Amino acid sequence: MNLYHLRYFLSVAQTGSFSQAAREMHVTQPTVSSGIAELEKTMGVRLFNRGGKRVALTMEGRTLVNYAMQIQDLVEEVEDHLQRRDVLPGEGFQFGAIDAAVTYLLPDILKDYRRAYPSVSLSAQVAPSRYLVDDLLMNRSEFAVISLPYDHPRVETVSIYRDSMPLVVGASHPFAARKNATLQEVVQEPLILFHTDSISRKIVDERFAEVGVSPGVVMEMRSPEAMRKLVEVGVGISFLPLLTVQESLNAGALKVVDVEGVAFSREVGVAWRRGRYFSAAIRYLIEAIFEAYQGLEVWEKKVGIAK
Amino acid sequence: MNLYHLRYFLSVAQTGSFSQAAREMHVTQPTVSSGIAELEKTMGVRLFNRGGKRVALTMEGRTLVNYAMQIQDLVEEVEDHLQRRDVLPGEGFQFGAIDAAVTYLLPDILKDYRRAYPSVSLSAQVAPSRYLVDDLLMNRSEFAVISLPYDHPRVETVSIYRDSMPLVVGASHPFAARKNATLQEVVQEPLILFHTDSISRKIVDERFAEVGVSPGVVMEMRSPEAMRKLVEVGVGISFLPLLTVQESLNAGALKVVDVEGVAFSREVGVAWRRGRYFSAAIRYLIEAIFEAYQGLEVWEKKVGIAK
DNA sequence: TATTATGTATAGATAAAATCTATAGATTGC
DNA sequence: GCAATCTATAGATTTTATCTATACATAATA
Repeated sequence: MNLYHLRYFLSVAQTGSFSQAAREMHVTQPTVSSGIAELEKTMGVRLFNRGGKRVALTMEGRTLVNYAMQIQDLVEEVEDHLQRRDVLPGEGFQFGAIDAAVTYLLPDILKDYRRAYPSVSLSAQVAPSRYLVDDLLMNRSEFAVISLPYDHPRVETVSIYRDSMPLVVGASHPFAARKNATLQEVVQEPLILFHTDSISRKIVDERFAEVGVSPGVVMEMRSPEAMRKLVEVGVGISFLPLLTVQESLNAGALKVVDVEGVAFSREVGVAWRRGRYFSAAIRYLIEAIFEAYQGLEVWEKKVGIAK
Repeated sequence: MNLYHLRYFLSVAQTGSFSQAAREMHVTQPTVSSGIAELEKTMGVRLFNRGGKRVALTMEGRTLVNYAMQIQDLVEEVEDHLQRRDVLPGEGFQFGAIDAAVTYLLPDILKDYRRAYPSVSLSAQVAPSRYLVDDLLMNRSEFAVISLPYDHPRVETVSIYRDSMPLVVGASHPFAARKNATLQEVVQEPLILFHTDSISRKIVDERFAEVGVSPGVVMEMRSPEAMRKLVEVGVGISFLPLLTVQESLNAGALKVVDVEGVAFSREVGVAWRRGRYFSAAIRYLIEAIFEAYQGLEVWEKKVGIAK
């Protein structure tokens, strides 16, 4: 069965004539004849009674008309749908984001997005960057907002936001009253650090190694929010992204202490599997992120305006 | 767009692999590749993100899955339907029948038919044979039960019933008391005859011409039932099919009078356009008619057991 | 009843497409 | 890094669809 043949068939059914259908379909009459013949052969039934000036549908023909029209409608509908890049209601996609991004960087953007694509259901996977990149590589998510730098041959990244990562202490901590501290002093304190597989932790570790110090008591965590809470109640001190602690600083629950020779910062960026194709609805979200922060030009250069 | 390509597409979507889909579809992997490529080209969107061990649907791909499944379902359904020669609910066909047939010959058969094909809607066109044959020739009805003989190069007929057409008179008519009458006597009476375009009338006229008599006062009608009524009330006398008058004879409202040298009878038969193809549901009805009366063997010879 | 106009079917040639084989290029997993 | 497994591509081959030309059938017309 062939969609063109179905079209010929419907035209014959409507006009009652092979010749006229051929004219309508802009093919020759034998083409229509053989198309119908082929349908009749594969179905094993006669679809028209020939003879006379007009052909007449058999009962089987009428049955086929019924289905053929439905099939045609679906075909037209899906072509229309896809060519407009409309999104089917309920359709959606998945992206990844680190905690700080989904909590502080994306909310307004996502709110706007709902207005642009109300029928798209978004699924945000919140996890540390490393896992998000796994999802990217496995094609389980479309893109991810992660900590940078992240070096992988099959992952492209574009920075959208630079975030400092100062030393923060609880309001009641001895350091809280001071303007600054030395790194040697800091490593004496119980330190709450990101888990070793995190990018932020790598940044810290590298600096420690450079300077030749190593922290004493350490708690390792993956959740910056949990770490913030622990610092607030005085369990330890930590280098935390400004995004994460801004509210606590404003509220006075945390204090920033300068550390000599240390200016940690991490970048947040958008990452995707190299060569990935982005549907319009997804591309829209990504570009909204770049527009809200930075990186639109770099993105456009990497992905290409078209495509 | 091609139905095979859609099938490949669905298989890829399900298995997440071009190669595996190719194995499932019993084609080579490049076939699947080019099928998907062709779909993507005509739709103007990417359907899968390649790379990695598995391919992943894009949003547009997911949209297409949705439609493709519906289309596949319809295609399978219609093929199944037609190959079983099932009848779509509400589907039906039209046939023609003369008054006497639909009133006296067919009721029981139609009743049985409803049981065999409960979802088929029948539409019986009741009219004189001549008009029914027009419908046959115009492919407006599938077959017709008409008066015979009917000679037309493109119409086939098979007799199912031989019906005598005696002279009937009202109970109060002078002839009613007599056993018989001569044709000369008959033509003196006011005669109610079928309309000149009817077959039954032709039979009567031919005999009259042979014998060299011609009727006097004549009323012409197309409805045997109306004629029966008129004869009963004594407007005139008539040659009417036994089928039509049987009940009135039993009730004593009419009497049969033998006419010397005259033994009118007409045959009733099934007629159809030569070469016509009969759907199973229609064939069933026709054959039920032949089985109930006669003509099955002749029919089978003319149409062929198969087909 | 021939004649003309209009239909559908069919045969053979041609064009278009789908598919296959062979192979290149990429990626994953060991 | 190497082997295994994937998708893409080029070119040959087969299949299918379409076209031209024409035969054959039917319906309307003279």
